[in-house]
Amino acid sequence: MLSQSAATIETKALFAKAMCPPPADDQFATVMGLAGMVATSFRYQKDEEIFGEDEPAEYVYQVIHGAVRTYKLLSDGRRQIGSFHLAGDVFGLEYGTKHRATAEALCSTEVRLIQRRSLENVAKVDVQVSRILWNVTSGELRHAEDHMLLLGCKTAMERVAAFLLEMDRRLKASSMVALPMCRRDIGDYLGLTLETVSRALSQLHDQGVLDFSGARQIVIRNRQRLRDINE
Amino acid sequence: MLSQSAATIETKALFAKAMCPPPADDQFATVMGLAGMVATSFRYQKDEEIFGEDEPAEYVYQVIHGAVRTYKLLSDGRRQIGSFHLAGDVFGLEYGTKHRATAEALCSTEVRLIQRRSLENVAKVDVQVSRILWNVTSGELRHAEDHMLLLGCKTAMERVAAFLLEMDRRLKASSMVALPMCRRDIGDYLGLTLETVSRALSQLHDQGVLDFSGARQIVIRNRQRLRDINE
DNA sequence: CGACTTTTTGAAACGAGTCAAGTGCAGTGG
DNA sequence: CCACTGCACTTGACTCGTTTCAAAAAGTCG
Repeated sequence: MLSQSAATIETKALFAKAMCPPPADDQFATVMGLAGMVATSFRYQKDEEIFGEDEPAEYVYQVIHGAVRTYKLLSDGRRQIGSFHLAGDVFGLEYGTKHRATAEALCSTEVRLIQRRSLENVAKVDVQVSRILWNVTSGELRHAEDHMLLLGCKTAMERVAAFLLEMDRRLKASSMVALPMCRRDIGDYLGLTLETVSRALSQLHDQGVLDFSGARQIVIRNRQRLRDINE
Repeated sequence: MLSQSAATIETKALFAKAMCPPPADDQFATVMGLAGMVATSFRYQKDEEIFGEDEPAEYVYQVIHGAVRTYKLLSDGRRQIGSFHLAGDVFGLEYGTKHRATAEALCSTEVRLIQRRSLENVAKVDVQVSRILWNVTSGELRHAEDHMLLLGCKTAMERVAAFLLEMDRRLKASSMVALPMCRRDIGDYLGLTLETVSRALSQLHDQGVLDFSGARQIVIRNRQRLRDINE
């Protein structure tokens, strides 16, 4: 990764800044504003690795557009996707020196990135920045705790309902949920096989809870029913 | 909770300070040293609630002796224990204003506690304290991510092996692991039923991997075998 | 269109859950 | 000191939800 020339990266960074103003509540933007740090941007194609587990954590990332999965593997290939990161989300922030998961682009994805070192240096003297780092990690922990409850307790149908509600909340453009990930990714996120995910979605479709326009374009017809299933 | 008189609490705090000097790498002690904050201590009996989910997070806690479980519930009573907190562990630290889990004593337990507000006030001006809060939350996140891998991917036997190795690492006094929690707690931590936990332990016993002196006193005879099972 | 990947669907197998009974251990009181 | 009681734990038999394996259908892209 990061094999492009510095000039290319700089150019892309400028372009990105001009075209993609960050949202108002964007913590990363706050950090950069406070610190006067220079962020650059980078593009990854589908399934390209952004960083690997146990690699030195040199950068902190934010999704500009596209989507990212972060996961851990067992030695025999079983995979647990810990999170999906969508536009605006920060990922790859570590307190320690190494990444504790692998990150890959789900589709063509552009990320903003800043050096961990520069962020650290600012955080050493600026309490506000330091607090923001804590807040980012705290948000990840909240998600992880909710997800443990799902993985440890919920049935297949409850997991799929929870997933749909999460995606609906996080990427609702109009009434359509456009999933950037395949059934296998959903399965590895929910602790299920891709077949079980597919069967649950089919069942919800049969019950009229949702409609498909292609396998990844979903319209939720009965949000309350999903909430009920999810408990 | 916290229904004892202020005088009682103060007394107990002093006693605790005299009797229980914190370990050298104790982050909580570091915070208190830096901030000049007054900590007090409190005792809970077996199964007593320390704080409840969604309650205002007024205090941050540290186990002096004993053990604590923190968990989330579904509406029908299914329970996911997120962590066990043993002597020295900090728990109940929130970035937001509410506790996101319930905490209960596993056995007779003494905790040190300090006001969240006073910690916040110090963290607002002291970058070192702010960093420590981030580090504590980051440690919880690391554990949660490892646990998601367990809950999403591992077999019953692998989960139990992982649990034994975790407890061996965290509370090894000599060669004996003295579990403070019952089979149901272990099950709710590992996303299994208590019967499945019991069966896995019996199987490990039959294979000579471990010995019992009573159900909760376990001697690990073949640590490497457990590591192999855990992958 | 044709080749490929992704998704759906079916049937059979399996691991963990459920239900129920039996065992063991700690604490209590005769 | 020992039966009695109440839990915690173990074990067995059966059930069930999910996985596995396989094949067909749908969708994607050069």
